[in-house]
Amino acid sequence: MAKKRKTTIKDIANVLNISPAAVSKALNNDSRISDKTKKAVKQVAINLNYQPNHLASALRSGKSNLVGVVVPRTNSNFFSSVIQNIEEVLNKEGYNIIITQSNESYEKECRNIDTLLFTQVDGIIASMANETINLEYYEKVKAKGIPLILFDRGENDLNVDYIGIDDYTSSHTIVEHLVSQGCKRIAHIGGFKHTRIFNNRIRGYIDALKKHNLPLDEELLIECDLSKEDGSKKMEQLLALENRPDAVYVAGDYAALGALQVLNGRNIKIPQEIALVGFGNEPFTAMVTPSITSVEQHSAEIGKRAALTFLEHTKKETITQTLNKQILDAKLIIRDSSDKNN
Amino acid sequence: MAKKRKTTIKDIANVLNISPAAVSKALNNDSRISDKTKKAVKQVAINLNYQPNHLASALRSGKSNLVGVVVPRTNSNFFSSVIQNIEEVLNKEGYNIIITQSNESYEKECRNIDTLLFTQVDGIIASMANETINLEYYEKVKAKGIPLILFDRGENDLNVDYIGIDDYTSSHTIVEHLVSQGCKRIAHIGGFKHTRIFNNRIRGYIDALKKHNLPLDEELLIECDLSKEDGSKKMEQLLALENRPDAVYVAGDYAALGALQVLNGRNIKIPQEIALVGFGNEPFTAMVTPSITSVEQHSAEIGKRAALTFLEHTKKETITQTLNKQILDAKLIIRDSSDKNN
DNA sequence: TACATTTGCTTAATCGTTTAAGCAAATATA
DNA sequence: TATATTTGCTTAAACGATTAAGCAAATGTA
Repeated sequence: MAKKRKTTIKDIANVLNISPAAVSKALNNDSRISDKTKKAVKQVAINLNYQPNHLASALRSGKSNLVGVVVPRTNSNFFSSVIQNIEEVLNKEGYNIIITQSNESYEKECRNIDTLLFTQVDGIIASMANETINLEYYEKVKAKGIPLILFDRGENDLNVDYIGIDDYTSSHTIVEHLVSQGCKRIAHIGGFKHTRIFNNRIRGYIDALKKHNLPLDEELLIECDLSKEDGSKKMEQLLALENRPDAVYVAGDYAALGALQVLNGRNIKIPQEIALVGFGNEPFTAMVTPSITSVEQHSAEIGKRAALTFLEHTKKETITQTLNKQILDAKLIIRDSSDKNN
Repeated sequence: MAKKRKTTIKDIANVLNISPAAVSKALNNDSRISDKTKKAVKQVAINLNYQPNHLASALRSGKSNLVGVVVPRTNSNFFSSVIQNIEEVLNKEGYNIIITQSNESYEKECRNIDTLLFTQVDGIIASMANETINLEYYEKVKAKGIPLILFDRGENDLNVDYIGIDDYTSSHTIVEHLVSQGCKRIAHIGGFKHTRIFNNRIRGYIDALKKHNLPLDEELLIECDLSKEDGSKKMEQLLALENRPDAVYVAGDYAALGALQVLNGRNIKIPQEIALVGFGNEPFTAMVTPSITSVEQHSAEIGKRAALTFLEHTKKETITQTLNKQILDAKLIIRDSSDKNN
């Protein structure tokens, strides 16, 4: 099949003996075009299988109708669910989304942002890589004058919208749950403090211990990148202690899984000897043995809100980016790994 | 910060008192521009923080440098790994990718294709939804004259490139492994026959049974959509039989997981009473108890080849889409769920 | 020296749309 | 009836790049 020249607005104009401008307006339902002409134009468009050239209209109107999404990875239920919900909301409004993944690399993340700006997206919705420490690069987005919305990783002091859960309170809830199960030496395998959400989880952990008059043992508070491998490593580190913990709260499900495998491998009874809690409510937490208690992060809600926040920006003319943090309540899902009454 | 007008090629031209055309050529390293001018242009471009307008160049040159990717979902290790590798190869060549997910819905898949065509992508790499029966919609892509490359789901008789694993032989390998473990009544929870790859797995299963002189029991051959829920349901169906199977080969890991949970729930010994094999080598197969034997599909290799295949198309002028199937050998990863000698 | 070629740029058209400005005819208003 | 407004279109410029064609100056060749 030879490459046919695509039908353009001009072809339609020729058929009807009107100007291309009239055709454009007819297709966009301009009020100054008669219904008769509109109908005729639309019919011819169908007949000729007219497909609008998105590039041309984007170039002229300055709007690409594309929204860029940056995530650490798509291969996680949390992020893919967020993405799916962003897509659902934005598709309805005529936007398409471009997904890019940073693979937890700061460098890739920067390149992704460049890619998106290069592609002339109308906005960016992002969650940062673990590595990302400063938000300087994101200034580029703001400088371009397009909306920037951060979620999950990326709570900030920039004048940028943010949507996430209440990590501080979640930590409280977790510690309180473990205390109610009779645990007295609760360890925390956390993320790096430089990421706000992980810092919040750590602060919540520390404050909750205080509240329950439990001493804070520095040996029991560990930072890592929360990969599954790191979870295993840090768990072994905890097991090597003279005075082992009787509960471990891991700030990420993948790392919790790594920890679980170490415990299972050593035939340590969960939760009797050591109780375990993860974070994120990834589907596998319900699948493994024992199932892992975790925290539901409301991925669907976060995705929807991120999209809606973007849409709001597009609606108001003024570019008054006022700090707008939306913090959702998280929910503890109690499973076998921490439920001693079962 | 007010929305600044972006610097264009014209601004650079003004600074240097040369024509915009010269600037364009300098930036594109045209041989007819002196090194001196090139250097000057590039310096000014940096000074003014020039960002090329992708839409404009795409419109003029007819190339968007965008490749569309369609997958059933990103939330699976197989697909996200394929995507990652496509991205890696294409980024190097200056292409960016747009990811869309069909969520296993034919209708959404069609909308995705429209979206991509609308966005003027230079090519499409796709894996079809389970629901997708005919490839008619994909004709639109071919009609537009841009390369179409299918992988995994989508082996076809269209004149379209395809990259996948050898499903027929994989089934043989699985059945032979189970036979070697002493299994005699091997069930198959498969995908729908209308999808070529699942049909191939079913054919492989049937032929392998024959080869080993095992009777084909229609009760032991079940088609479903291979969701986790379906896996559980079909496993229960098999357990309800008077003459239960002593091995179950499930054509997808998620469904295999569903089956596993049913078996575990009934305290049926795996693999002693019933051996279990999945397909896809999703990471959780190694994580659950017992770990699930599965088939590695070479997602990385498939992604790379898909990207390279696209690039080849862009290089040759002629649009001779000749049928080009690349079939890779799959690899059986034996784990606890089918290893009786452990 | 005379002519051909190469170098280094400019001019202007173009990609397919949108849109500001304008204009004639139809309709409304005074 | 005379003027103002609305309707329904056209013309032409614009979005920001690329590129074919052209041209003068520099360089090469005989």
